[in-house]
Amino acid sequence: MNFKILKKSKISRARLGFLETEHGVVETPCLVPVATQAVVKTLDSKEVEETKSQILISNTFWLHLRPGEKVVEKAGKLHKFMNWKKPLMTDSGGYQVFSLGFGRDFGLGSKLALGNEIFSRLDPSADGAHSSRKNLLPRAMEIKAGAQPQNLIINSDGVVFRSPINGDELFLGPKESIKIQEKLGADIIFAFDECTPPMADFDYVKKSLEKTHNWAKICLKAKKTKQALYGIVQGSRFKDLRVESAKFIGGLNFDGFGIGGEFGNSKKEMSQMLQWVADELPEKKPRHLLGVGYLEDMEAIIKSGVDTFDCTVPTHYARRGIAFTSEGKLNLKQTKFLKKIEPLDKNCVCNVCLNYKKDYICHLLKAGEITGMKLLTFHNLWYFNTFVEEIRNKIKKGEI
RNA sequence: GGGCGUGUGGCUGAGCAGCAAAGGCAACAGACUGUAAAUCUGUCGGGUUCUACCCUUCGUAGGUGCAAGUCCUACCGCGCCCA
Repeated sequence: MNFKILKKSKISRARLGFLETEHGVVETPCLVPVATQAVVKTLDSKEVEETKSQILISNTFWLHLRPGEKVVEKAGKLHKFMNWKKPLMTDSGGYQVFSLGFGRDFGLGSKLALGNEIFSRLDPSADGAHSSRKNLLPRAMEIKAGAQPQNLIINSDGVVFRSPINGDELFLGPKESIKIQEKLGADIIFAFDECTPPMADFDYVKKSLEKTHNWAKICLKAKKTKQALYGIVQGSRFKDLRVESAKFIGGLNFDGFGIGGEFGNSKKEMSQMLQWVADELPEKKPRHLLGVGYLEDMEAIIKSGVDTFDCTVPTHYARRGIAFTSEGKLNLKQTKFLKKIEPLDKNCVCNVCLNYKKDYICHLLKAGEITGMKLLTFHNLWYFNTFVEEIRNKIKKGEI
């Protein structure tokens, strides 16, 4: 892999670049749509390409469980297996340490949202529910050093998971993750890390960081292929730890860097934290922000020096009936859309907007027809990709 | 004409003496950021001083009873069977 920076903004940390891989070039900054199980749910690879997507990210943990990396390897690795000709990333499984661990214990599922929002959602009185569980307040939920999630064991070597599919015990550590990712064969792979939960306190995160840093070294050593390997910076919302992590990970011989975990209580804090990290990372190597990418966040994260970022929002929300448009988010399941004979977004020129109207999409969604989700997935990806494309243009013109 | 059965909130469908009435659907609202999924949560007869109180509801009209969607009588509607 080769990363070139074509232009550095004079008014922010934004950079315009391209990421060259065996499977083609990615113009950055760039959104990386999520294809956890080697598929962008509801779309086939050709359709994904038509949404202007340049690169996808799949998941080590889930592909290891099903169908297993051997199957993928035999098929000719991920690209051939899923018939995707452009670049690919695989995430290491570090996120599942959170989502299947403390995330699950705290009923967060995969929600690694901004801290305050989580806390207010966790307080049952906040959403009008009966208050018998009112004693479950944020402070009681702080995760202290030494704490373990209910369903997995995190130790210095790695993590003992339980398969959500069949309950099998399975161990994933840095070596295991790299081995699997080598067999999957993505262009860019990630070091195995612990994604710390938002309610983890300073001491917990500090201890976790020791593991993540140690694992990073093991991953570098373990990798035998010429796949690009990104190290992951953690440190949660704590400046000292973020800086420490960025210095440590940034000092290792990685091809690029992921930035993961939690990013504070507000959008402003997120930008702030990204800047702590960006300032410590080697300038010439690419940075990937893991899991963040609401439309309203994009400009800020790009201005903080992020080159690529993945996010489930466009695809996940699509399956919940939400379309992103220049008029904001629309919930196409609302009955009122049965009366709207107009495209999702009158300014959009994607295939869906050129050929379908809101009334039909609303009908499909209400009828539980998968094509409704598919049409929204296509549109949302196109919309997000176009949105980032415009940001690239702004960088070109020196506006950002 | 006779016999049996049945009528519950927008729909469906529990309840068979102490309920504004389970469940489901629909409707309405909200959430979702390295995907535990095509998910979850809340509201859902009306009104107020809304973690509480008041009013009106279970085909219609009477009756028994402290209390009736729940028991009794009549009527009306629907269903099946017999003439």
